[in-house]
Amino acid sequence: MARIKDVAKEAGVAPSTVSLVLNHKGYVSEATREKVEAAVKKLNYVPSEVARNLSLSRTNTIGVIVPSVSHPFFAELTEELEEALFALGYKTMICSTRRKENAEQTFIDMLKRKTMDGIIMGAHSLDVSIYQGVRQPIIAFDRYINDAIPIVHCDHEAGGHLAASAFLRHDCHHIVEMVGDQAVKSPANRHHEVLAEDMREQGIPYDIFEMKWNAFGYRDFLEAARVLFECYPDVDGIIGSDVAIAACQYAAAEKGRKVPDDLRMLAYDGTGITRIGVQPVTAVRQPIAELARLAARKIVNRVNGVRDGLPWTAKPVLLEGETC
Amino acid sequence: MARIKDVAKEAGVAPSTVSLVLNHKGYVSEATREKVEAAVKKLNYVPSEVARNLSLSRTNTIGVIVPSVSHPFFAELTEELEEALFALGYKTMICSTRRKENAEQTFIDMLKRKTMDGIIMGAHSLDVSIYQGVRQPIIAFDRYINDAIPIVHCDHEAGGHLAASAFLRHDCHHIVEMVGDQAVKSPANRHHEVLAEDMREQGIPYDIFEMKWNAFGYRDFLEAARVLFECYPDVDGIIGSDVAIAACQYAAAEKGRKVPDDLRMLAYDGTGITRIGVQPVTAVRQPIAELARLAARKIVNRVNGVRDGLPWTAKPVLLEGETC
DNA sequence: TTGAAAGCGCTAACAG
DNA sequence: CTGTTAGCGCTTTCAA
Repeated sequence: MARIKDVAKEAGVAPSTVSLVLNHKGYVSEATREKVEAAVKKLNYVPSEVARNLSLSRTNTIGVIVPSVSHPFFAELTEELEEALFALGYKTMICSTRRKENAEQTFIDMLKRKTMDGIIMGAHSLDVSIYQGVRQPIIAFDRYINDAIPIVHCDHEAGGHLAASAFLRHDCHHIVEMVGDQAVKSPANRHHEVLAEDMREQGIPYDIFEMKWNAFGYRDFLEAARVLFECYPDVDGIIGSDVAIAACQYAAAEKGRKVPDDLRMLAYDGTGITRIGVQPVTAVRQPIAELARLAARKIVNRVNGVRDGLPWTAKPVLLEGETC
Repeated sequence: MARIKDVAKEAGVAPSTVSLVLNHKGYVSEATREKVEAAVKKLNYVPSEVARNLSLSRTNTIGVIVPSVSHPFFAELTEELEEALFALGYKTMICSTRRKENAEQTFIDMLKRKTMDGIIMGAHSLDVSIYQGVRQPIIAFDRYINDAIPIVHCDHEAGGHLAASAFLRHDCHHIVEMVGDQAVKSPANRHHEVLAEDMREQGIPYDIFEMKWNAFGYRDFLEAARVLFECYPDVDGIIGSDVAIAACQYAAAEKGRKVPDDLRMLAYDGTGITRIGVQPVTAVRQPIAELARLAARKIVNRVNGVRDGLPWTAKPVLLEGETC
């Protein structure tokens, strides 16, 4: 494999000159530039990224940590982050944590080892001590980790009001919300509070149905949905994540409940899966792409020591469907 | 940031000794080991992965190229690959190509720059010349790229028979298959042939409905599904990818077609989305996890110059649902 | 069992 | 405008 030194020899110049040409830096005469380019072509030279990284002490790589890549929400998020980072000249390293032991730990260690220039954290680590001694920037996605780590997130206050308004267009008498483990600190929790308040103001009963930690597979929700219908036989409005609502649709059909006449449902997230069913789901859609672009630009700016005035949040929208 | 030299100084030994301790190599006396470990702890030393990579000329990173991370099939694939690679001590770099210009090119270039030790290629590049001069191993996933690149793939022959057998359990009179662009060379095309043959043998009319290249979003399929029902009013059996079938379910409902009595549907892939609808879809499931593990082990073996006797294919299974 | 020294391949400061 | 030189931080012979 040709190295920069070989190219230099071939072109009859110094390695540093080759470096200048390759990186379009400084002033190089047209003549030498051409000699170098010819040599590069002749030797089929491709610079080593690793050597470059060592020299510059930066890798142009950002780590993206999510609980699960295949979960619809995180799949979309990962895709958008990767695209946004790519557009900024960065590579994306991924790590899914749900089915691994100590994956956050391992990944943060990699960060410390300077494998990556920074991290976007979309998983909900419970142990906060692992962040000790990390010098590279970290940005959280819709997760509170500690006071030092800023969060990019949907405006869940608006999300809560949006959800409330969707229900209030109809004549609902009992709303139940399926929520994840409340021990996970996230700005998302705000939308429950807002929805609860809005319902209280209207005098509409509102209940919370809490899931166990890390239970967010379809099976978990289906089981929960069945229990939900037992616990609250008179429920006529359900809100939950996309997957939760998908499960509720199934459980409702089992129960013979008619949606939307007899029972209204609202998904919170609004990923693709709410669009593709036989009965598209009305949803509060998080602006995933926009948030991803924000997170990407912010982490890159931090890596480069640039302060930006970019917002930390973006507004959700109501996606009309046939369930509410 | 402490370097190995600082640790050496602190421990009163040479850098090379520290290296030995850190990598559990060679013989080091218990006494020095302890001194070194103490120094590491005291200085909060974390070795630089980049320097290590340069020295060893390997990055322990594998690139995964897919058309789209958020597409259900590739989302599952990406997740399984990442997990399998992680288990083998490798990091995963991702690149989605669908919404980018020349993304394959760019990514293969990164491979040449030794950013990654190898690549698992799940996208269907049309231009084959970009692979010129790549020295690192590449393994394709269900895609024919060129004769030098081996392919890990589902046993689509078995898949075709499985699909046929599913239809043959019932009394179908006209099967239509929705397929992607046939210009993309993939082992997957085999299942169409097999299904077609099996149908011909039984004297059952069978038609192909071909999609445009890179049209595999839900909207594309929905549009196509509507056209399909116009073109083949008497169709009573449809097979296609998971997303295609989801679209067909919707279009069928629009048409007032009753599934499964009046119309049978079979999804080919069997990802999570076939499980979560109100009417779970009968599907030929590709063994994605198993294939991912195979691909991961194979690429890692190749990186290490190890020949293995692992199979290149795995068998699909029939996933029962309510549509066929 | 440990240390000295020579890389790995590139960049950047500084002369000239 | 170009070359010299000194790193970036770790690994690995090869001696001792």
